[in-house]
Amino acid sequence: MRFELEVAPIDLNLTLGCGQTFRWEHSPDGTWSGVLGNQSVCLRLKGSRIEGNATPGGRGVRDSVLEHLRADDDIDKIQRRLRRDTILATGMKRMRGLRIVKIDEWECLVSYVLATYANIPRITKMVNALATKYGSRIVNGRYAFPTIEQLSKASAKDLARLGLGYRAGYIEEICNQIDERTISTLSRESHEDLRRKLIELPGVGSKVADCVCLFGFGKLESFPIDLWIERALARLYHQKGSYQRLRAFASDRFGEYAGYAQEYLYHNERMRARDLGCVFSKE
DNA sequence: GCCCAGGAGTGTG
DNA sequence: CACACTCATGGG
Repeated sequence: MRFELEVAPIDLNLTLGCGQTFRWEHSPDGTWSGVLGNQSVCLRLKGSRIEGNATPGGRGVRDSVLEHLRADDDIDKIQRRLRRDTILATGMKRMRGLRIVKIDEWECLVSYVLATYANIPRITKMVNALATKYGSRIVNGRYAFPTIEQLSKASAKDLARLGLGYRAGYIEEICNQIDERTISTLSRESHEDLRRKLIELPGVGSKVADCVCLFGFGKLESFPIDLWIERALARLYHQKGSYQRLRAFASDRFGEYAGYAQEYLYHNERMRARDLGCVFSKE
């Protein structure tokens, strides 16, 4: 099933390629293929439009993609707000096509529990391993991310064997503690309540909770602080200290769109490390 | 072999 | 509050 979308500005490489979501793969011809819900989807940029291709019989794929890419976000408005920060203002424009992704809440929670102390290639591998082993088959080699019920059938030992390491126990325990109703209840909570309740789950600390708030529940004011953000805040803003302190700084400085600020800083810091140029001013 | 990774949990000062 | 240590493993 083919479809076309207008999601300008959008940069699929920036948005899908660098560690927000772990289920998209990039082909040399510029195509991105991944799984949304129980559909296999391919996306390609054609001018300012997105050309899409999904597994047949798919209803609502178009809407799934629009939601996943947060097509309704007003990027200009967001950038106008963040431009008030002179440090962000410079490099931000080049990243107009970078979007926060909206991931399924459950998939996001599991993915970021797996993400603790692992690098992106490995996280991708773990998430795909879960899908392949416990998810429903969609089409040749593509599997939906397992539902809570499906993943509940896995023992910690099974999961450890899949290469999850010490994270296996967290996943098992989370499966025991929550179900689909928990997710829908959580999705009605305010940002702070949601964050607090997520942190009660095993394997979920401040950082994972903030990622799940941002990418899973669409709370754009969340500001996850990983090692890269910590470096960026130290280098560009001379801010150091506890997670709580840095979080307060970001909330105060970036406000309701702190999540977008975080992505801009994150990508910039990583690009800098790879010596692909310094986008933001140095000092 | 070495170092690092979108950290969390637990214990101690 | 701040540290220090452990956890398990693949990727560069």
